[in-house]
Amino acid sequence: MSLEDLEEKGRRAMPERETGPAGRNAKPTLKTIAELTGLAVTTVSRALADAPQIALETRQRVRQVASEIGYLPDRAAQRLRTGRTNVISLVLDPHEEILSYATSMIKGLTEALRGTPYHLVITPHFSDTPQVDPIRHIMRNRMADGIVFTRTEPSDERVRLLMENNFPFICHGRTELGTAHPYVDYDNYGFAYLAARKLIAAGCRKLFIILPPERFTFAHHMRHGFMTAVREEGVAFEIAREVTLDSGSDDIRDYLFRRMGEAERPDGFICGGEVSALSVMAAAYDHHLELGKDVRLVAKQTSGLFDQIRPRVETIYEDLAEAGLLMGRLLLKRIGGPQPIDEMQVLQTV
Amino acid sequence: MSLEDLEEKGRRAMPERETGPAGRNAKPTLKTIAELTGLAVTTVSRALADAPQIALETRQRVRQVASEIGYLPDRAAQRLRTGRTNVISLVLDPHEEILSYATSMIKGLTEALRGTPYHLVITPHFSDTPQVDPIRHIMRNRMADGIVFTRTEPSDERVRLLMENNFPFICHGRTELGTAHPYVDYDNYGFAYLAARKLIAAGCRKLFIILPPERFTFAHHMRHGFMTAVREEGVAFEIAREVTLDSGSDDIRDYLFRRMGEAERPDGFICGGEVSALSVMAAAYDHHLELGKDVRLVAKQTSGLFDQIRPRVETIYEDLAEAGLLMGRLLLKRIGGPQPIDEMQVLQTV
DNA sequence: ATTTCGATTTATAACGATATAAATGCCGTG
DNA sequence: CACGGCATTTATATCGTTATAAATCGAAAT
Repeated sequence: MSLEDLEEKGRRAMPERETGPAGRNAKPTLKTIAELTGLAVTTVSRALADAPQIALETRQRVRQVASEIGYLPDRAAQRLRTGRTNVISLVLDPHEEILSYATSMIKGLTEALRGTPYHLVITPHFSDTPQVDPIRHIMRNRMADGIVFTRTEPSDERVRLLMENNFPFICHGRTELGTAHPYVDYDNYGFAYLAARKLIAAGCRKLFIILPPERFTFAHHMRHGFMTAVREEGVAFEIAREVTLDSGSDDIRDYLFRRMGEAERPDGFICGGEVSALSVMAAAYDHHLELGKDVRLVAKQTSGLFDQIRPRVETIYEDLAEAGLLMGRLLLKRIGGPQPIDEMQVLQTV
Repeated sequence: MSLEDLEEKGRRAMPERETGPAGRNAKPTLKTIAELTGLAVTTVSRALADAPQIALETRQRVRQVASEIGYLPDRAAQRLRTGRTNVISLVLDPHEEILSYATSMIKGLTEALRGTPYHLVITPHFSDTPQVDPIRHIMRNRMADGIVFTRTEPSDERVRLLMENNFPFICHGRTELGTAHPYVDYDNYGFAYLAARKLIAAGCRKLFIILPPERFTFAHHMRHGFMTAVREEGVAFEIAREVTLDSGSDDIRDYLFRRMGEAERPDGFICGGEVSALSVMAAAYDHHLELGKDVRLVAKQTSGLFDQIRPRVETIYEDLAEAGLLMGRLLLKRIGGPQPIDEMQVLQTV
């Protein structure tokens, strides 16, 4: 959009192109193989593509030579010619470092991409620009063959834009648009429902839940799960409005410290994030309340963190690496297939 | 190396090339601008590169038209022609998810790359293959213009290989090779020294330090800092050998639980990682030892995590996002400059 | 008037791959 | 023996950009 890229063009110094000692150890190309085998470049290309019209013996010979000289196709050339980039873009806001959220997902994604020609590119989305900007940019300039993003919203502009353009993508979380679209989600309804039931079963009489920001769909799911359990049991409850998982962790801590000091404080807390769970624990600690007795807590766990935390916290696990793996696989499937697939998968609470 | 990429080639279905409703809204190229301005493609190219031999007025006109039609250069074409990829590769082992380590560094790197034409590609390194493989692959196939990696070792093969080939890179941590190379490091000597002094000043009489694996240079730095402080004060000490920051967190916890139960247990712990620090806390908790009284702990903090942890832990901060930012900037500088720069920077303990 | 120069612009050829259409050679058939 | 048909190979053009060398033109110099 801006001329940023454009302006960069002329400013940078030209790096000297590595000429190498001789032309001998030059990077092997199709031409190299063609010369070695006495075939035409086109034939070599098709042979490596395993085109049936090339004789089997020729294919094998070409393959043999290719592997001997360590040929690997030039991605830039392939990309220029075919329009395929072999790139998957993970769009994320680098500032929302919710502990290992991104790391786990990257772990799963790289696992899914392993052994494929696809590369994972981190496309940062800075919060001072519209959410669709990076998406639009990627599509307009064909920066990637597929897009991965998270924190899906009920009427997500990104989903709408990508669907309109029939561009391969997968997101973590669902929309509430009528149209089906590929996604991987976690059963946040189940999480909150289960968490609430656990607390009620343990004897809690006033539940308190810290939800993600309302703009995210999974906040609604959590709320519904929570509300269902609470209504079923007719227990008192409260939904945190002043703070969410997006609040600064200091804000959450301060707020919880205040609430925890009140006489009619809640006795059962549900946290959708690890940081806010720690804040609950900190607030309880600071008021000399014993966790598991005076106050109870069920938290969502997305890393190994809580295994190290004392006192032990009751958690329900969401496997983000698994989600990443699944997302990667579904996206690749979508990219490979000519017609759109609307495949969805919800990871269940364990 | 393997024929993996090669074999993928033929297997995938060809995605239909988006033809668009008409040729009207086709992606603008230099040719488009050339037609609009009546100039030759070459002229447009040079104009956008701000070549002095193009008349100023022409340059301005071209720029104007380019921005009007939203022209952005095709990266594949640029890459094919110039050999420049506009890619920075962050090589990491996706399994070492030491909480937000990678996330923080990615945050800093994307910040450094912001506004430049460079993309950040995550190149996974799986522990079942040699450490230099991804590096060699990137260099051989010109997959990136620069490489970032972490966990540098005293005689790091990666550094050696990159230096030999004069390939732009920057690493987190130093080698002990004689040759100078670009790096960004944290003052781990200072960290351990300071941590030990703090514990001794608080009255600890037997210090215990959990070091990173010996193969990493910063383990040595920490050890020296620790040893210096310990010798200065003539206090008893112990260096964990059975567990390191690389041990599974369960192993660390079990080991510490055992040690913490011994009669002659250490009374001052130093942890170079957040997870091991939590393990120390957990072990103390499980033995009903009071932190800050029976047992003291100084930990390295690389995220906001410890702000939420109770009881409060004394920490010394290492800013990994800052390190990432710095690494990105130094790398870009190195890429821009024709001759190698050996710039180093050590972030101090705060 | 011819030459020379400097300031601009342009034509041409790559970079390495692939899609398209054409060519080659061999076979059996009429 | 000419022919069509089949299997296989090849020539050509192209993706969008940039490096190189050549061309254009008016003005100044001879």
